[in-house]
Amino acid sequence: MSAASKIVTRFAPSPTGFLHIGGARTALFNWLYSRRHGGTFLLRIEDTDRARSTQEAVDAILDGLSWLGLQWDGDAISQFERKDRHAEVAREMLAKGRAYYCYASQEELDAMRERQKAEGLPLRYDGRWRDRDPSEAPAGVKPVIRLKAQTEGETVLQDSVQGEVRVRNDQLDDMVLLRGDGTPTYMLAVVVDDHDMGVTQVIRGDDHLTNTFRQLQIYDAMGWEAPKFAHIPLIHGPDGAKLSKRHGALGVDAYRDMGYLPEALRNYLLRLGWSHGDDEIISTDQAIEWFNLESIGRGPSRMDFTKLENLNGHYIRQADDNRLVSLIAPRIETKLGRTLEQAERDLLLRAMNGLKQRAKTIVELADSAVFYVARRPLGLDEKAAALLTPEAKAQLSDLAALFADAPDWTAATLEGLVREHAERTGLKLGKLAQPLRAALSGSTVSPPIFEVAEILGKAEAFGRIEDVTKGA
RNA sequence: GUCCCCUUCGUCUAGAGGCCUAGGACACCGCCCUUUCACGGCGGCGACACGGGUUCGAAUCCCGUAGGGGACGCCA
Repeated sequence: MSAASKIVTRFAPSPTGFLHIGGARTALFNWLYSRRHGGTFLLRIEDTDRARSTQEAVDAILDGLSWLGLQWDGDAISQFERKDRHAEVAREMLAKGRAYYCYASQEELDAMRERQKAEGLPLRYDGRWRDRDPSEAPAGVKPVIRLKAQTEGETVLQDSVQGEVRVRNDQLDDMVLLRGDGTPTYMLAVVVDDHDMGVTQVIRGDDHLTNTFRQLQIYDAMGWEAPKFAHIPLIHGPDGAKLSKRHGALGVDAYRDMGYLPEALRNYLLRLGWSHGDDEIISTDQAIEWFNLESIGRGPSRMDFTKLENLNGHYIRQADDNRLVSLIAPRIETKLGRTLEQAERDLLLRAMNGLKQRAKTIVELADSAVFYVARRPLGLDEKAAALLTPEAKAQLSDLAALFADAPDWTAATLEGLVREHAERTGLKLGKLAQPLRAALSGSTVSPPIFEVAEILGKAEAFGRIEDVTKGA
C-alpha cells in the first residue's frame, strides 16, 4: 500500500426501477470523484432481491448512465452472483463468535415490534436468540444468521460530508446478515462487496447514514479496514417533500424525452448541492478538475425544472448544429408522419443557428423548426391568421412584386429592399415584416424573417406568400 | 415512539468571527438592443427560522425551541 493509494468509487443501484434523478446525481458524484483523482469508478448491480430485480431495470440503468456520459470501469458486477462469497463471510463471522443463528419466526418478530410500538419502545430486535443454545432450536425452522452487535461504547463516523457523527452502540440491534434461504441481506452484501472490490470512498445518499453504523460493525468483526464515507443529501421535489413520481422521480430517459441535453443535466445535478464559489456554468472538464467532497452541502435541495431549462438553453446554444439536427429529426418526422429527405436535413442545418438561439429544450427546438420543412400550404396559427388582414395581404403582394426583381436571394438583399420600401411608403418595418413572417412561418414568432426567407429559397418563399395572398 | 441529519432571497447557493449596507445564478418586474420571439446589456424586488448565550464584534461558535428530512425489514 503506497501512501497515495488509488481511489476506487462505485455506484450500486438496485435494479427495481429506472435510474432516477437522485441516483443519477450519486453516480455523477462518484464518477467525478474517481476522475478527479485518477481513480476507478465501478458499477455494481444490487440484485440480491430476486423478486424485485428485473433485467429491464438493469438495462434502463446502464442506458441512463451511458446517456449521461458516466462510463464505469470494467464490467458491471452482479451482487447476486457473489452470494456464495457473502455466505462464506457470514459463516466466518459465526466461527469468530461475532454472529449467531436466530430461529425467530416472522410472526414472532412482528408481534415483538407491535408490542414495542405499543409500549413506546424503540423498534429493535431484542436479541432473543443471542445467547440461547442452538439445541433449543425449533424443528424445521431455517435460521437466519444475525450479527452479534456491540452493546457498549459508541461508534464514531468521520463522514466526508456530514462531519463527525456518533451513535451509541446500544442503539444498534442484531441485524440479519444471511437469510433463512442462505441469501445475503443488503447490509452484509454491501460490506463484503465494497471490501472485495477495494472501494476506498463510498459516496451515497444520506438515507444510508444510519445504516453505516451497522455496516461499520461488520468491518470491525471481519477485521477489515472500512472505506471512507460521504453521505450526500437527498433531492426533494419542488414542493420540498420527498421526490415522487409526479415531479422529479423520473428516469433519466424521461429527461431525454423532455428534450434535455446530458451535459445540461450533468451541470444542473452537479450544481444542486455542490458549489465552486459563484460559478454556475461548469463544463465537465472543469467539474473533474474542481470536484471535491468538502463543497457538498449538508441540506437537501429541491428539484427546479426552470433552472434546468435555463441551463439546457445555454447548452443548446453551445451545441454543434449537426448534432442538433440529428436530435430534432426523429421528432420532426413523427410530427410530419414522413421521413425527412437529405435536402430537408441540409436546410435544417442551415437554419439551426437561428433556431437554437430560441429554444430551451430539444422539444421546443423541434417544434420551432417544423415550419421550415412543412409542405405547402402552411397551417397558420391563430395570431398569424389574425395578423393577415386584407390590408396586410395587399402589402405582402407588394413585397412579392419587389422580391421578384431582387438581384439575388439573400437575407441582406431582401432586407434592403423591404427597408427601402418602408421608407418610401412611410410604413414601419414591423408592419411589413410581421405579415411576411406569418406567411413564411405560419406564426408570429420565428428566427429573423429575412434569414428565414433566404433559407427557404426563392421558389418556396414565393409559394408561401402566394398561398396567403391568393383570394385576398 | 427511539436514534441520526439538516435549516441564508420563491429556488440553487457564496459565506470558515470583523472584507456583509449579506454576494452570485434561476425565476419575476422595469429599461435598453430589436422586424417578432429569444439572446445580450443595465437596473429593481427579495434571505441569515426563532430565542438565549460566548465575544469588543456572530450568518459564521455554544445551548435550547420550532420546522423539515432520514433510519429503525429475512428491501436495497
